[in-house]
Formats: sequence, structure tokens, C-alpha cells
Amino acid sequence: NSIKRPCDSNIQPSSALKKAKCTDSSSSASSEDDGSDDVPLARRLTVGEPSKRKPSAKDIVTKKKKSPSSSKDNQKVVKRKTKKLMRNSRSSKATKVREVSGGGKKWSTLVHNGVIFPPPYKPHGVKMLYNGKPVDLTPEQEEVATMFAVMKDTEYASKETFINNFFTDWSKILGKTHTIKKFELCDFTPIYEWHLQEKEKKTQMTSEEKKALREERQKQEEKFMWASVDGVKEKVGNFRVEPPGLFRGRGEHPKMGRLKRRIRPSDITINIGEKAPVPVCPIPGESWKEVKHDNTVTWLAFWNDPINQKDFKYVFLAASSSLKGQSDKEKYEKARKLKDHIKNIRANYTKDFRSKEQVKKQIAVATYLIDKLALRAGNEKDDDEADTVGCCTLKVENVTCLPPNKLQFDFLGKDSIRYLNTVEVEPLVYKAIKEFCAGKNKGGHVFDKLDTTKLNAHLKDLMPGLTAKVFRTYNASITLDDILNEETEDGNLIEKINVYSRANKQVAIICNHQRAVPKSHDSQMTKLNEKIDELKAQRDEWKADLERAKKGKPLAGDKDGKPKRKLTPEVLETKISRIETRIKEMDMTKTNREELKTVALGTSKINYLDPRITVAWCKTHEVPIEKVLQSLGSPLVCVIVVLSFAAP
DNA sequence: AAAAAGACTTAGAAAAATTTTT
DNA sequence: AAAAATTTTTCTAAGTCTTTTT
Repeated sequence: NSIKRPCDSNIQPSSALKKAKCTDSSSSASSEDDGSDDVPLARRLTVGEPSKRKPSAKDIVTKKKKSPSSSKDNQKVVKRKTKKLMRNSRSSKATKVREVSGGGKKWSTLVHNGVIFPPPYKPHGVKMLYNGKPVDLTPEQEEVATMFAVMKDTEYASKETFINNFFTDWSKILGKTHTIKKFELCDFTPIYEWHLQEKEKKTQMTSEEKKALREERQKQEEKFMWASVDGVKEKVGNFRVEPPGLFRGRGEHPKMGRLKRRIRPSDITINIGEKAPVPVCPIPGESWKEVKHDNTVTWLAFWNDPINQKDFKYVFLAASSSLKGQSDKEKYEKARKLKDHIKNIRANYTKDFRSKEQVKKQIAVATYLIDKLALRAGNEKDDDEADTVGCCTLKVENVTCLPPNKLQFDFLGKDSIRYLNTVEVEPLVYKAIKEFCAGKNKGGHVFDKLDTTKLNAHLKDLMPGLTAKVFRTYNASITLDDILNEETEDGNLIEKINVYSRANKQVAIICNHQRAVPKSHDSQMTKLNEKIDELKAQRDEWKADLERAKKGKPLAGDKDGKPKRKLTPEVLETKISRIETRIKEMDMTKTNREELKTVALGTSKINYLDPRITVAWCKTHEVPIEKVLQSLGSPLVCVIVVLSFAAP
């Protein structure tokens, strides 16, 4: 299980550059080659010329040792980070990014240990009630009953679809002759209470017990956590086979509550290098469905999704792997390339707003919306999925025309997240949308002559490799870059970090990344308000004291009537001004929290913000990278570092 | 050329781990 | 030391887009 990648033949003679980059702590943009990579998008754009010289260091990547640690107040953080980094660097971190060309070949050798199966079901024997009486269940029946019982305090448990689907599937396991016939007569509370007890037991465990348990688990996982790709040890993403359970679809999913049956080895296809030993099937007496040796794909294993038989569940490498990092880099490269074509593309679709051909016109308008609003492409969906839409599948009921030229969008997108936005659009677009909607009923497609295949085929003609989703990445990059460049001011580190957060937030809003309001939000706000009131009361008291002190009057006693120590006006002034800033800070926290309560920042951070822009900005403004990417913790920081030093 | 199969990225919720507060 | 809050990781659903089959 060697860790080092065998010396590749395509090493470029540019270690000097490599070193320069690595040790260049004072940034200062320095060498030309350095600039071409790290100059943010917007500045490139204004320069107008796509960089002419191809950087020679094509695939050379330098590992950043560690960021220069700094002030005392973040020492803890730094220490933790360093530990993590060390743990990671021991493992793999390809020293260079692999060339993934060559006829779709993704790897030459692939070694791994297959997957972990969840443990078999352990019956608890707690009897639920039917019509008030305890009923006997076989372990198999009990297992499914428990799946349902345990979900009592989730939203699902009260949804009709969920209950119906669950009961239908459970009934099959109960069999026709079973006493249990009607859901209404079922009482799962004994099992639910048993579950609560178990949970309580877990929390009551001593920390040693917990630690022991954790270590046990880690020991079992160890073997499956790692794969070796072309001789390099890489982390596996999801080596654990999904346990059985009740399907939790998002939104109004017609299949919610269906039993997701247990996956067995005979469901699983393994993909592994020809010369590598085939993983032993961990369940005695059973065997894999199939073993393949396909090096044109990156998955290590797959099985068919039991809920949607035609869908697949893949086991892939983790995000920190070289393979994932490479395609991530390609994604951001493509978005960067779009920058060079966007002017032309916009001119193209603007011209087509007037096209007599309906298909052309619809493509033009759809592209406009995708460009302007960062909408998703919108593939057709089956009837047995939640009813959500993207651009191409927008329905008449999702768009309202507000004269003179505003459009209001209201639809459920991916994950049934609501997109609600009113925007002013080009008058010609407004006219076109009105025309597309005319004479159609509510459920009709606005873009009836269009689908994602046609749209993407057209985009491909405008720029090689261009598809609808590239616009989202592009939009995110532009936004990040613009905000960072416009709003960053010299000086204050805190303020700089805030600028980054604002940019992050803006991208999240554009991409419509939402989250449920945290359960504790209200109580948190109340607490904050109380704190602020407290501070204000204190401030007012001091203000009163100040007035008296100035006039030489004695101070009023405190609330217990005890006399207060006399303070000079000067001392009081500083106290007051200090408390004023604290109040201001807390007010900021409050507004910030309120504004972010439904905004999910993580998704854009992980999938949309080009790390090279972040790294470049951090360098020029002397912001330690972990200050803005701390949440990307261990695995991704490495990818980012790899990416940021990889030549485009 | 349309539909189905296949492979991969993106997504929010929930669980787990960690830090902060009490 | 417990509890509460916060951050990070894990989980797996839900998209996009390409390739293959019909």
C-alpha cells in the first residue's frame, strides 16, 4: 500500500517557479507566471485579454506547508488546524494533479477493500399496541415498525403520503393474515419510548465509554476508508452501505415513507483494478453481484437504489481525492473561460429575442434567465418524484408578468426549495415571456419548444463544453470577485473577513441556497435582545452618574441601595463609549443572524466559490486563509491548496 | 431522435464533534 | 461538569449532463 505516486514522466522542469510560489510569503504579485494564475477574474476581464502565455507548470502542484500562523488569539485554532493538516498529509495528498485525458481513462491501478454493511437488525422485543393490546411481531416486522416509531417527532410522521406508503410496505411484511389491519389502531408509543430511553442511555455514557466506542468504530472503518489510485492512497467518500429505512424524500415526494430495503452483497457491483485482490465479501456465505475492472469510471462500487430501481447508488472517492480535485479545477476553469465568451453570448441571445423561430427565441430567453438569475437547467421529471422545476421546465403558474417589465418567479426548485424573486427584465424578454404564456393553462410549460438537451446543444456551439450549470459557477465567481475587489478596505482584519462573508452570502442568495430556520433561532434572538437591553440600562445608568459627577452631586445608590464607588467623569466617559461599541456590535450580530437565518452558506463555499479567488485575495490582503475557509476544515483545505497552486 | 442508462455534482438535514456558557 | 450553542462531518436525495440503446 505505497503512499508515493511513482515518479511520473511528465514532470515539468519548473521547480524554481514552484519554490518561488511556495516561499513567497510577502505576496506582492511578483513573478509573471504567478500573476496569471492568481489574478482574480474581474481584473482579468478588465484587462480584456485572455492570458497569452501558457504557464509552463502545467501539472505541477506544490503543497503548501502551512499558513504562517499569527496572533495569539487564534493560536488554539491554528493548533487544531495543524493537527488536522498533519493527519492529512500523512495520508495522501497527491503531489501533483493527474492528467485525466487519454481516452477517458481515469486510472491505471485501483485497489480498495469494498464496502461496510450495516449490522444486522437486533430485535428489542418491545411490544407495540394494536387496538390497545400488545402484539407479537417477528424481528423483521418489528424492524420496520421501529423505523416508523422512531420518527414520531419528525414532520414526516404526520404526513398522509408518508403514513400510507409506510403502512403499505409494512403490511406486505406483516402478511395478509396478521392482526394488524388498520394504521389508525396502531400505537407505536411503547417502541418510541424505548427509543428515547436508548437515546438517554447514550447521552449518559461516560466520556471514556464514548471514546472506546468511537475507537472501536474507527478500527473497523480503517480498512475501508482508503483506496489506492495509481499507487496513491486516497480517502473513500462513502464506503458505508446505506442502512434500511423509510425513504425520506424532500418536499411533497410521492414515495416518502416507502421501505428502503436492506442492501445485500448480491446487490453490489465492485469496480477494481484487474491486478488488485477482489475485496472479500464481509457477509459469510454471500457474494458480490459482479466484479468489474472499468478504468473509464471513478466509482468503486454501486448498487441499484431500492426506491428507484433504475437509479444507482455509487461509492466514490472523497472530495479530497486527486480525481475529485481535478474535475473541480476543470469546472472552475470552464467558468473562467465563459468570461471570455460572455459578451458574445449575450449579444447572440439579445439578437434572438426578436427571432421569428420560436425555438430560437425560447432558447434566447431561457439563456437570458439562466445567465441573469443563475437558474438551473431544469430537466424533465417523472411523476413519481416531487414536482419541482428549473428553467426549461418552468410552468405558466410560476411566472407572473408585472407591467411594465417585471417578472415574478415563484416555484419549487431542487430539493423543493422555493425560489421567489421579482426582477426587472429586458422589455423584449418581458414581451416574449408574455407571448410564451399566452393561451396556455397554468401547468403548461413556458418553454414548450425547449428542453435541456436542446438548450445545452446550443450553448455548446457558442463555447466548447458550455452547459447551463456553468453559468451558476460563473455567476458565483464574478460575484465573489466583484464584492471582494469593491469592498475590501485596508486595515482591519475583522472587517476584511466580514467582506468575505458578505460575498459568500451574496453568492448563496443568488444561487438560492436556503436552510430551515434553526430551531433555536427565536430563543437566541430573545437572548440577544435581553443582553442588549441590559447593556443599554447599564449605559444609561452610567450616563446619569456622569451628569451627577460633573455637577459634583453624590451618586445615586445601586439597586440594592448600596452606595457606589465614586468614579471620575473621565473614567465614566470611557466606560460609556466602550459599552456603546459593545451595543453596536451586538446589534450587528443580531441583524446578521436575522438576515442569515434562512441562508445556507456552506453549499456555495464548497461547490461554487473558486478557491483560487479566495486564496489570491487572502494573499494580497494578508488574511490568513483559515479565517475564511475554516469551515472547509481538513479535507478540502488540501484540495484548495492543491487547486490554488495548480496552473490553469 | 428520443428514451433509457449511467456517472457524476450539488444539496439541505441530521448527527457528531467541538467550543462556549453556565 | 453539565448544558447549550456552534461548527464540522456525514448522509443520502436530487439535480445535471453524457453516453448508450432502441
